[in-house]
Order: sequence, then C-alpha cells, then structure tokens
Amino acid sequence: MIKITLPDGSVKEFEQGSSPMDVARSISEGLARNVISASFNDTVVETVTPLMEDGNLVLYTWNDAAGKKAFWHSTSHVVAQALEELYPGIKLTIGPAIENGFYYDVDFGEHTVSEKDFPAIEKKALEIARGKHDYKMREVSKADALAYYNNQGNEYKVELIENLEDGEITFCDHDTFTDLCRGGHIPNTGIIKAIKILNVAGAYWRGDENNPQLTRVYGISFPKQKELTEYLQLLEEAKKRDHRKLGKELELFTFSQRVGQGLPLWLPKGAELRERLEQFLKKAQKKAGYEMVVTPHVGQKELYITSGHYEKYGEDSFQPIRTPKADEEFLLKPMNCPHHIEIFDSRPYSYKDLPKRYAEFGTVYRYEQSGELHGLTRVRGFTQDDAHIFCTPDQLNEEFKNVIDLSLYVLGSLGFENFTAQVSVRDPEKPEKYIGDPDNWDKAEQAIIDAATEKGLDFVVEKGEAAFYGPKLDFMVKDALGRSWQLGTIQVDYNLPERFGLTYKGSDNELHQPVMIHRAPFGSMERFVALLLEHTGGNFPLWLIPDQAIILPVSEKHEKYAEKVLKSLENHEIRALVDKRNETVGKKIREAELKKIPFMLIVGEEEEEKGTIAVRRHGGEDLGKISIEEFAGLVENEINSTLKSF
RNA sequence: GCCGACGUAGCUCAGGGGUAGAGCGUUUCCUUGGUAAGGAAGAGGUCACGGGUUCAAAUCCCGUCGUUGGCUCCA
Repeated sequence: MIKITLPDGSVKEFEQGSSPMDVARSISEGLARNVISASFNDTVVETVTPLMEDGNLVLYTWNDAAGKKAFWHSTSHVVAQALEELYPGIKLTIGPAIENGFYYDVDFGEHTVSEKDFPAIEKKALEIARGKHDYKMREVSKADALAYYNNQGNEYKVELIENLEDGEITFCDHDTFTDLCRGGHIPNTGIIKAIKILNVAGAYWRGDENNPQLTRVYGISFPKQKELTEYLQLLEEAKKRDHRKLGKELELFTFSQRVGQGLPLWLPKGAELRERLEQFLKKAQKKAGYEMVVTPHVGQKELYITSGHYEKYGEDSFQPIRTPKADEEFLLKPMNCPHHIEIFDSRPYSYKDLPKRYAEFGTVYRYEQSGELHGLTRVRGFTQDDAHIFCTPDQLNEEFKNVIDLSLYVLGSLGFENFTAQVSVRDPEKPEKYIGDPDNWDKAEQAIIDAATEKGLDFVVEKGEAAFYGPKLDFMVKDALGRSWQLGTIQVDYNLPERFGLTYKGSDNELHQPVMIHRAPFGSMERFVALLLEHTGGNFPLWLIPDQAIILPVSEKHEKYAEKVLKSLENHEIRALVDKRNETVGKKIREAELKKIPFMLIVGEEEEEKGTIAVRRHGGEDLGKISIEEFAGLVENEINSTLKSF
C-alpha cells in the first residue's frame, strides 16, 4: 500500500500501482469524469500513470490552469497528426500549450499553409479526436528514438533527442500517431470537442533568427463547442478595444506614409489628451522634488560613443546627420540620459546638493525593425516622460522607493490595476551583452530587489532582460490582444556616471561617483495612451477626456440658449461643445454615444424657460433636469473622487 | 529584418479577366424634432505604386511601398 496526500491535507491509502484516475474514482465518480490531468510530487503525470510510492497528488480538471495546459498540449498532438495526414512529408518540431491554446512548429517543406486551409485541418483534427484514442506514454532508448526520427529524416527531433539523456526519453502514442513527448496528457482524444486553428506565423527554430524558419500553427480547443463560441466572441470584443481602431474613431492620432513608418501624428484631440497627462505628471513630479529641464533632439555622435549607445545600436539605428563640416556627425537622440548627464555635469556638487532630479518630456527616435511597428505601442519617434535622478549610494534605496510610489500613483490614478511588476536582471552567461563592472551590477540588482520588496511589490525576476547599462524594474500591462507591454520603468545605473566621469564632493572632502536612476512612470506617452485606450475602451476618466460634455439643442430654435450654456460651462472649466447640426435629437444622442462623450446635455424649450439642462450620461442614465451649477458640482465631484492627490 | 495574410470612395467593407458597388460620412434641399439612425437628391475612386502576361488587368504573375498576425529585437 502507498500513502497518497491530497491538496486538502487528507491522506488515503491505495494499492501500489494505483493511478491518479483510481484515486479520483475513490473520491467520487463525478470527479473521475472531470479529471483530465494530475501532478505527483510536483511532477506532471498521466492520469493512468501507476503511482509506486507515497506522495502528494493533485488532480486537475478543465477548470484548473494545469488542466487546460494538458488539454491544449494533448490537442497539439491531434493537430500534428491531422497535419501529417494532410501534408505528407512535413517535419514536426515542438508543440507546447501556451496561455490561450497551443501551437505546433512545423517545417512544411514544399507546402504552404494559409487561412484557407484551416477548415480542412480543423475537420481532420476533430475526426481524429472523435476516435476517442487513448494517449499512451512509453519509454524509448536514445538509440531507438534517434533511429525513429533519422528514418523520417526529421533533423529537428533528432536535435532535440541528442540533447536528452538516455533513460528519460518518452514517446506518446495515440491512434496511428507517435510523438517525442515528456508527458502531461488528458486521458483520451474524445474529450476534445472543439478545435479552432487561429493563425499561422513564421517562427525561427529554437527562437534563433540564424536558424531555419518554421511555420507556427496556432490553435485552441475546448471540451464544449459552446466554450469555443464564447472564446471567439471574446476575441471579437477585444478587437473593438484595439487602440488603432479607437484612435481613428475618436480622432486622436494618425500615421502618414509620406511622413514615414512608425512616426505618429497626434491630432488635436489626442494632443490635448496627452497634454493633460503631462500636466498631471508634472504636478506630481514638482511635489516629489523634480526639476524640469529641456534638451535638443540631436547630440554629437561622440556623446553616444561615450554612453555606449552607439556601439550597441549605432548601425541598426537612424544613421548620423552630417553637416557641411567634414567629420561632423550628429545623432537623433535615442535616449535622453546623456543630455541630462551633461546638465548634471555643468557644475560641481556637494553631497548636500543631492539628489538632483531632472525631468523632461523628451522625444527620442529609434529605428525599430519594420516588422515590430505596431500602432502607438511600438513606434520610431516617441516621447518619454523621462527623468534622471543623481544621488549618493546612501540615497539610492530611498529614491528608488519614492519612484515606485510615483509610478504606482500614476497607474492607480488612471485605473490600471492589472499590471505586473518585473525585475529585469542580467544574464550572467552572456556578459558580452552588458557594460560595466559585475560588482556594480550586483549592487544595482540588489538595490532594486530590496526596494521592490520593501514596498511590498509582487514581482517576478527575469534573467537576461536588463538594459545593457543596468537592471530595471518594469511595470507591464496587457493589451486588448493579450500581449504584454512595458509601461513604466525604473532603472539603476552605476555605469553611465562612470563613463561620463560624474562626481560630487562627499563629507570626507573627497570626490565620489553618484548613482543614477532612470525612470519613466508612463514609459512613453504614445504607448501609455495606446494602452489606456484599450484599457478603458475609449471611455477615459472624466478629468482626462477631451470633450466632457456635448450640448444637444432640440431644434435650431434652441441654439442661442445652447451657446449660453456652453459659455457658462466654460466658466466652470468644463470642456464642452454644441452639436448644431440639422439632425434629430435621437441621432445626435446616438453619435455622442459612439464618440463616448461622458455627458449629453439636451436643451429645448423647457430647459430654456427654466434655465436648466437635461443631463444624460454616456450609456443612457438619465440624471434629470438640473441647473448648470448643479451639473458643474457633479462634474467636479466625480473628478475629485477619481483623481487622487499625491 | 524573416514567414504568412491584406491594400477597392473620408470610414467600414462587398465584388472580381470585358475600365466599379453598398452602408455610414460629406454637400444641397425638405423637415424643426425630446433621449441610440427623419426624408430626398447630388458629389466623390489611376481599385496602394511600378512592371509583366493578355485583344482586354482592379481582377492573374513578379517587384516595391504600406498595414497586419507571429518570430527575432526592444537603449
């Protein structure tokens, strides 16, 4: 007998060789029906794996993330089989489950697969699934495994197997299909009731652009057809929140082929919104002891050679600007830090003068790869809400924590609650990617982790994600399509002060090197507005939205009164406009709704007589007929309740 | 940069070897209206650009540019 401990702490005895499914059955038939995966002593096992020793068992159903993972991974086998049957001679590589679904990377050889082929693949895969084939794991010797795939001419699987130890290699069979696999399957293919191929994309073998490019087939599957339908509806809904679509509809920004790829043009309403965001941050920064500075858009090439940016990015970026003078070259600035460093270096400092905090909404230019450009989230010219703090090593912890506070204030005021924090440290195995002394790196990384921990931030540490000159703490937010984007960033830097020879005089009357913090709570204005658009679906907070109210005269007769209302709203600092078009009230309301204007103020005969306005809130709520003063009070209250003070 | 898809009126999109369609918007006129589309008429397109095939190309082929989903990259 073996002792099995379940997640609730209960311990039950089973015969040696019992499977997770047996355990499930002993608890209840219902559970047994729903169990699709399990882990034993923190290792994923099959539901039929015989358990040979005492241990902790967790059973997973579709409702668990681990259950979904097994489900999707299992589906990838079925889809792979379908692909093999439809396109003989293809070479399969890897097919893992991902956050939403799975993919399979395939070398299709001569075949090309596009959207038109999806229905056939789905049909085939579903046919296979309906066969209710069991997933069966078996151990294979390294020699046999290599022989199997050498025989198929599949160099990818051979490469994978070569990196595995003999004795730990397993194959998984179902129906006529066999795949190299370490396990974690649902009991049989029949549980998969709905399969959707979502898209195909190129992907380099092992993620290295020097390797051959494979075709990645993305898909998702569900135990019920209804769940697939719901998922597809969700995707449709997400598309409606896409900032590129909303940006066009709300007339916030545009792009022009003549101006150039990735160079956003801010339209009046977008510029107004952005300006308001900048004012919001400037106010908080002033309280936090920052000083504004202004620097030009270009700098001599030597400046970036000194900073190390030129060596790192020079050839892959906008090329130097030449002047009539021989050998004189300027770069469009890709970063504001060297300019701010020169501001710092323009006079000597005592330790008593520090920290110095220089802030600037600095526009920078980076030649991003064309395939990377995406709406406002990835562009070639953008404005950072940048600042650089120069402080003594003693002040670093406190300063860093203050920046975390500021960043959280910014995210909180704008309703971002579902962000994640990531500490990006260097990859010790790739020292060539970084500049500077390893001791300083250790200090900087520790400083960030300490500050984040002391602030109670929930963060993950990512190796190899640091900037080349220092580690950082990033705040990440997901877009409408589920992709993660970096918004705010805080970076500790010992390197640039060294490269530029920055000093201050300490209490010991000796010269010391200051530490720098680079930080941008929004990150870039472009990206921040993009994610704010997707986050709010265009329903910006009242304090931020360009048009807070629209006055809708019932007919031309009430235009004069509408103008009067507008004037008095302006006196209350409420941003409003009048819809004087020759249209019915119904139509004006419809369009104001589509433009997501928070308040619609209908004025007709009755309002004109009594000096009131009929207030309709975006979404349809009727706030009744009230005076302009009452309305102004209402607006003010709402703004004060969302806009916290710092 | 790489792989796939796409590019038709201001916008959203249909069509597809015989030189263009819808809805919305816009313009003019009628209508003067009460909480998500009042009515009528008109204007508007080198079908991204450049080549090729063809009697004939918006349609097929190639290239370029742009957009897009991924991959790689992201100071």
